[in-house]
Amino acid sequence: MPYTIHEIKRIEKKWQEFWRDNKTFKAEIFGDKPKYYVLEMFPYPSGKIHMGHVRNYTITDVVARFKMMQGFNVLHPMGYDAFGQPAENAAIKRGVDPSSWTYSCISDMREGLTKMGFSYDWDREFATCDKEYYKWNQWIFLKMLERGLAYKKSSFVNWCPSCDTTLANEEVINEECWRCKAKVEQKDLDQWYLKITAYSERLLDDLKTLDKWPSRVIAMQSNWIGKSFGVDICFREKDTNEPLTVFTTRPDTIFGCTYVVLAPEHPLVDKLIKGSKNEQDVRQFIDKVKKESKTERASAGNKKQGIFTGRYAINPVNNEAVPIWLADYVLMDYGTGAIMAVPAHDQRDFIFAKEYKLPLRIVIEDPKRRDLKENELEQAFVDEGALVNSKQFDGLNNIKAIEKIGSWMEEDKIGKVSVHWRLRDWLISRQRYWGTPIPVIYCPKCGTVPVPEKDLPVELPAKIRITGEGGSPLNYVKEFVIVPCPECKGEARRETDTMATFFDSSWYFLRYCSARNGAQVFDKKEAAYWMPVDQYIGGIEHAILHLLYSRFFTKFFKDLGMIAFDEPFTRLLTQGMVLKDAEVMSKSKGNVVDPDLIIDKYGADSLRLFILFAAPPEDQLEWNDSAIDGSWRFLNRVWNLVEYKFKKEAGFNLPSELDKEDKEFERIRNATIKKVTEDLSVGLKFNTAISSIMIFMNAIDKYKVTDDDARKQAILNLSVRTMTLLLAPFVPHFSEELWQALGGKEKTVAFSLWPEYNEASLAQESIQVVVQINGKLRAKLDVSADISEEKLKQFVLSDGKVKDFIQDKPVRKFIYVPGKLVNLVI
RNA sequence: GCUGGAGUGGUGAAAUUGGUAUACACGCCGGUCUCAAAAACCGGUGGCCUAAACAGCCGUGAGGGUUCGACUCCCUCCUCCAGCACCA
Repeated sequence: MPYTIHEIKRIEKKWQEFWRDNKTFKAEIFGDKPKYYVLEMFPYPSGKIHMGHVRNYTITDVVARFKMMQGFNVLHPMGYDAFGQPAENAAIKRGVDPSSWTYSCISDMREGLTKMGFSYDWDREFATCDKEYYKWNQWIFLKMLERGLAYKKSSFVNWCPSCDTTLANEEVINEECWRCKAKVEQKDLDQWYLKITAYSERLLDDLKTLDKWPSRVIAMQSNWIGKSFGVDICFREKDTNEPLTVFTTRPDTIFGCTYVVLAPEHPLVDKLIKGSKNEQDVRQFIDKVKKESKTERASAGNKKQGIFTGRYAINPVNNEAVPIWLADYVLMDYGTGAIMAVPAHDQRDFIFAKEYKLPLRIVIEDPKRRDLKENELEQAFVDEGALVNSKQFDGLNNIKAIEKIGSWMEEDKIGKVSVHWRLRDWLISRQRYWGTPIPVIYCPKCGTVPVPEKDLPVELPAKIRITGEGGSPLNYVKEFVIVPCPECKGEARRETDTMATFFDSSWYFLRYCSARNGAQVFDKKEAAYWMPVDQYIGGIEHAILHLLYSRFFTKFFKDLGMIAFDEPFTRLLTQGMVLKDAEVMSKSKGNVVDPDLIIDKYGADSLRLFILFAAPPEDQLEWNDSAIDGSWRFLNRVWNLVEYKFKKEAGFNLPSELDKEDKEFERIRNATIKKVTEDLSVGLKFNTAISSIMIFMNAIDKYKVTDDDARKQAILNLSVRTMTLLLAPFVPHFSEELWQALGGKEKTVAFSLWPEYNEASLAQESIQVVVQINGKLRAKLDVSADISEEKLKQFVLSDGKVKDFIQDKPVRKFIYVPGKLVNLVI
């Protein structure tokens, strides 16, 4: 049969149906095989799959199929992260029901995934908007509530005016909404939070155990959690003796403190200014700052605003009275909301002090400019140096002084060594319809009452009006809102906020282990067998959000005693973006390449091969319309090879006698197996694995077999079979078809054994030794592989070309790298 | 500013971790086949230098260093990408 797109389409369809009908990739617990759980980040079903999905899932599929062939019991599931705003926006725009819109998108996605030939266990498929799934979201929430890890509080929250809902800190990117890019505002609201900060220490510490995660993801999470060591220092207000605690990571500069600054929202402010002569001005200032959004406050950049409260604080180390100021550059939600200002050694304090003409005091000497005076400073001195003006600590190196002064303060009870975190609790309330209802009821008598477990799930009411205005649409569904209190049976109101969708995706990998279990969130035994995920693959955009939340949930489940491990994902690969014309593919830029059209022209296997071959998986991938022709051509050549050169009758047995050419050919076969196996095992280097198969292909092409030479034909056949097996994870439909043509014993190539190589066959009889003279390449000599160093030296020195270079100069050194090169130093 | 990463042919990228720089592919050039084109196949392809081969010289962002030998290690600098950012 000729290699045509028509033929390819027929083959791909045939095998997709075969895999589906035979449940080829159904995963079950087996005792006799090691397990391997490979997982991609499940998609948001917004329509058809795009190139980013194709890349992500192709990479994952190769790992899954490779592990299957290696004899692992592989779990490779797929599902949909199906709650979220696009469904609701579609409802507002087109009047469709979010549920039917979502399920119709899911069916499009499923079709796209099937066409790529991915090896999923479809029996475990679910969508997070299935009530069988979100029931367990509610169950988890109730468990957290029980343990005080879910709580409601009123505070300023990130508010997206365009999505008309709140956002978690992690969802705010550059002060913009991560989804719609609208400027985020601050709003004072009563909202549900998850106490992820209770896990700060473990989330940070356990990063150390994730040695198979990309270093940048570790760094990003570590920065995000943001642990700072320092000292809480207790100042006191001069007249009232009211304590005023500041946090600093630089206790070494305490003697340089010339004023103290509170955040305008600081709870002490009211007391401080009451009755003072500038009370009115200060109140005006606070109002002004409060009205500003975080964005405006930050966009001021270096320009800092502040006001003097009229009060003074006593610095406990020297009993000096320093003025207490308020300033917009001090944030209430970090540290203690109050700082000691050391303008000589902190650039922000320096700018502020210059602006408001506050005094400076140098307490660390610049080693290069010892005689520097305060009024000569052009910027804060922030480098290392010896302490001055610091009483008994004078002369001490400031880095060493950090610890010394900290413990001295602790002894004298004027400060306390402390740790502060950047991580905040996770705001999960969303004022939207298409999400998991938060399972609590507000009763005028009993207060906040959790929905009893037996009443779960709290179902989302169907067929409701969504306008996008006036807050959560659920507020207007009377049957949903007005309910009897579970405790006193009196009339009560149901919570109408839904959960952030990142809640749904924080534990879906556990649900796959027992996706059809109706009685439990997941089956402990199944989870113990499959988890943790051995290889997780997805986009870098989830480096903080999803991966941090999932780690938090996993630790929570461990604390519940449901699992025994601390981390959900052993190995993580973050695949690069797919670009076109040096830009990320996106609808708005109009540079998307539709996978469907490519499949239609080249077939799924060519697409898979191109995507894997064009770049390492972590790197960005530049789409190239003509490079995919190369993938097509390569498969075409393999196809023709089987069509014209392979002769089934000759079998696959390696003859006992091999001539020189045969041995070299066998060496390439074994070397290719070794290279592909290593590339797939160690670093997921698909591009170099494929290139080595191409080299192998070129060698097979050159290997001459005459029609009557059954011996050589068997050697060739063996190589063709090896190549088919090596190709199977990359181009599964194509390989299944070849495998049939080759008369493969097993039903499918997917569960055939991965080929093994013979170390002895890798040895070469003769090798090429490179001769360098003074490090420069001068000659290449063929010698037998087992030549002794002494013999080689004689051989090299007798070579005519080498002689010409050496002439009569003495050879000072003879360096020999066995099997590779010699270097003569003359 | 801090953190993480990257700079190699016309292009995507290799390089056994200190040992032949540019594998494999795309593109381009030439050829075979064809009335012609496409497809397919074969050959060439870092730069300079001679008509060409040989030989030679240069060449992995820049400059220095270590070494018999550096894309790889060290120092200084430049550029780009990503994340965080008034976090005290």
